[in-house]
Amino acid sequence: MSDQNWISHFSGLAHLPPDVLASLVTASRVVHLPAGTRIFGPGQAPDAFLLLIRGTVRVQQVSDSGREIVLYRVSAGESCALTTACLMGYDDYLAEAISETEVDAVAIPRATFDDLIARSPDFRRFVFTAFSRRVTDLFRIIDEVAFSRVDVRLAQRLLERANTQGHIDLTHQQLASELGTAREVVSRQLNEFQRRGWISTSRGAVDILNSEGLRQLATAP
Amino acid sequence: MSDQNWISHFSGLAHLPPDVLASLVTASRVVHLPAGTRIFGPGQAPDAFLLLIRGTVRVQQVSDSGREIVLYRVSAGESCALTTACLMGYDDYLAEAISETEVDAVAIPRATFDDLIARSPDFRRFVFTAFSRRVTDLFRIIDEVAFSRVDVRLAQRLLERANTQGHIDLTHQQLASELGTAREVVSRQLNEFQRRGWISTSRGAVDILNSEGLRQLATAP
DNA sequence: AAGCCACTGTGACTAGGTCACAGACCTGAC
DNA sequence: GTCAGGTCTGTGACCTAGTCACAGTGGCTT
Repeated sequence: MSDQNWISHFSGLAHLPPDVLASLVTASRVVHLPAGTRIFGPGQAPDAFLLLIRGTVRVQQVSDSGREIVLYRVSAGESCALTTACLMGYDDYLAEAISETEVDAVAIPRATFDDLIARSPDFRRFVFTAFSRRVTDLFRIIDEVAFSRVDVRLAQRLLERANTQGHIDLTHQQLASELGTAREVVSRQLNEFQRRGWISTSRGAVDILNSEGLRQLATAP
Repeated sequence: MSDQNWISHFSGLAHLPPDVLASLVTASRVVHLPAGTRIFGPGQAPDAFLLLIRGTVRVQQVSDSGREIVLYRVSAGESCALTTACLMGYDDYLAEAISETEVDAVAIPRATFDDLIARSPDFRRFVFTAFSRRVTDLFRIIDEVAFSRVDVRLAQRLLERANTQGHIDLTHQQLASELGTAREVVSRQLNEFQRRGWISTSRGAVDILNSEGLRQLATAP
């Protein structure tokens, strides 16, 4: 298969001993997923540990009332460690993972994963690091949702998700999902930002005109 | 030492092979902490994996503005897996752990922990299960903070933290910290509950008079 | 008894979430 | 082209939650 060299995408795996690498490469297979695939969710458990080679995956939570909040994104070179562990270890939870782009990933079967954890300190470090990064993300989200203002968080997200031209291809509803708030709230805040000359809006998109204004709000005390 | 038999407190460790058990017992030591000890926090990293034999530990997050939110509690028979892993793997975060009672714990040095992870599938399962339970807790908290009403969450907490007599020894401020909200909000909600005849309040304490009323609110859609 | 301090109550105001609905824009069918 | 439907956005009214300021109140110490 053309992706035999996927190991090179993962800096954390670069120095594994040859036998460990061999197990990894022979036991795992590369999977391709189109954009918008639901990789797992309440009720669907993956049976393998996933490493992303290409694309990004969004992990989000959906409330009973239909409101959503984005928890974090997994990008190329990272692993879905957290969610895999959840499913390995314990009961049901509410998060779901959706590919945002076309995705290539390496699926390591559970048995191989377990074997590698046992054999390789480096692989363990790789997994635990991925874990703790996600946990840090979750701590940060709790902090933001519980204690931060929406305008500040929205400004942060706009800066975060803008491309190099300051363009953001998201609807108000999608921005609201990023923050776990309501669409109307985002609309009103964007109007305010626009009034201040920081952005311009169009159907399904936002353009940043004055990133300095946003940045100042985003880093406000 | 009198606590040599601490292994019996951890059902997940009951069936470890003798050699693994031996490593555990010889390398780790039992520590005693008074109530109110700050076990770790921003800036203080423990260097060992902790298992609780007796007492409870509260893990909470403190915002810049001084507001707090309780993330979860670790009780006897459980491990501080999550927080340990955070500290092992990755950068700084904001949570802190405080003993709520006098606490006895087993401290497993990092090297021993690493060795056990490598040698024992059962120990791995124990650790991963503890991990995923905490992650599930965090997911639940995000869901509650982002999407649930305060009155519902307060009713849940009151039921959760009441003793068998329906008595709760917490100030309004402490209840607010449990939920990540403000003291005034709790005071007002408690007044409302009292008006409905569900509780009575006194300085530093709440008594449940009608748990059915609370329960109905707590499980509301 | 006086004084202190932690705890609680309350009003006024701001921010954020909900609901209902109107209008604008986009696409595909005809 | 234009018509119909769906999606996206704007807005007012209203409710819940968080903030601020300050006034009581209970309990403990000296």
